[in-house]
Amino acid sequence: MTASTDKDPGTPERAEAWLASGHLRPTRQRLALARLLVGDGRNRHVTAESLHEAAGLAEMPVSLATVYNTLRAFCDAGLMHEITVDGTRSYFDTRIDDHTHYFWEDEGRLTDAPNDAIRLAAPPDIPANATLARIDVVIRLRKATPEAIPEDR
Amino acid sequence: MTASTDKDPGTPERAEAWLASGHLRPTRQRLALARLLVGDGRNRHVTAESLHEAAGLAEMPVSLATVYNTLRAFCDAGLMHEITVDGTRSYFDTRIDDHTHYFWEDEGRLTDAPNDAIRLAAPPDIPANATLARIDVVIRLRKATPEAIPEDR
DNA sequence: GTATATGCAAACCGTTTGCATGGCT
DNA sequence: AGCCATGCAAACGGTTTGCATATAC
Repeated sequence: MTASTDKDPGTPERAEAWLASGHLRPTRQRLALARLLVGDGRNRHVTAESLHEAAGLAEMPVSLATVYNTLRAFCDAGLMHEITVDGTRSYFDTRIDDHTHYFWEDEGRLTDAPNDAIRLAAPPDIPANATLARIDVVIRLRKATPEAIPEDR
Repeated sequence: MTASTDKDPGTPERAEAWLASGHLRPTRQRLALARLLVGDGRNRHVTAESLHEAAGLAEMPVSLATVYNTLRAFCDAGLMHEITVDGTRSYFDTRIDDHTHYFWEDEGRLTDAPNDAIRLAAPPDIPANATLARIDVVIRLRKATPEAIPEDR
């Protein structure tokens, strides 16, 4: 697709500003991960594992434990959101406004859905003495191909 | 709250019919769990742990492994749905039509939302060569009480 | 100089599985 | 009789944590 693959881990400036906006110290590892996440200004949906691998491929290796700790720090700082769709892994999203997701069950991939995918009737019937924290909408998709099933996992 | 607690594990008839509709052998353990789940005709949202504990309290103890295996069997038979909302646990729902859930973040409790809580614009923009498997809508709630926070867990 | 981040390995916890026993049809 | 369910304990996999070292401020 659009460049920013392989050799381009994104501009450091954006990553630095991003960290600063979360009041997080710009350590080498955090900068590396931040560049991979927001360096090109686009949104990412990663798992700890996928980000760890991406860091290695970009020749900025970061230990898996640090990836976990850092993703948690980013979430605590309000820079990312954790999304639970799979039960076996957590996904982390750089886009922090409420929006709908597609979850591709065959590949375990999470992507953004178009903005108008779902319309809410209204902030609905929030029970008394409760506050709305978030609304998670996940549209689960399966490959429609009659043949072409890769494995049966 | 409403009766059907403690001593009333629900009518066996409903449980038997329920198992039969899933073509599952009515073993003692399955019947016990089925009575706890659908015995009174109402919907339940359980975790493996909570169902295991409920079986013990109802003096129909079932091993935890069997609770897991049985819940999976119920899901495979189409009698229940698994819902992922927490990442750390799976919830199992006896109501199998698409519907919206409240998730009470403070207590880790899952309940049904009123039917009109969310309105879909339409089965939206399903990408080509994909089929809709399910739409999960979870309204995450937090206790609004300024005081009254039980623990800080 | 002090507080905090990192990395490794071990702990953790919900869930799954292997295998021997027991029950359903 | 034969197949399948049960239960225990051990394995599993993603995530967290303790602790020693290194880094930012």
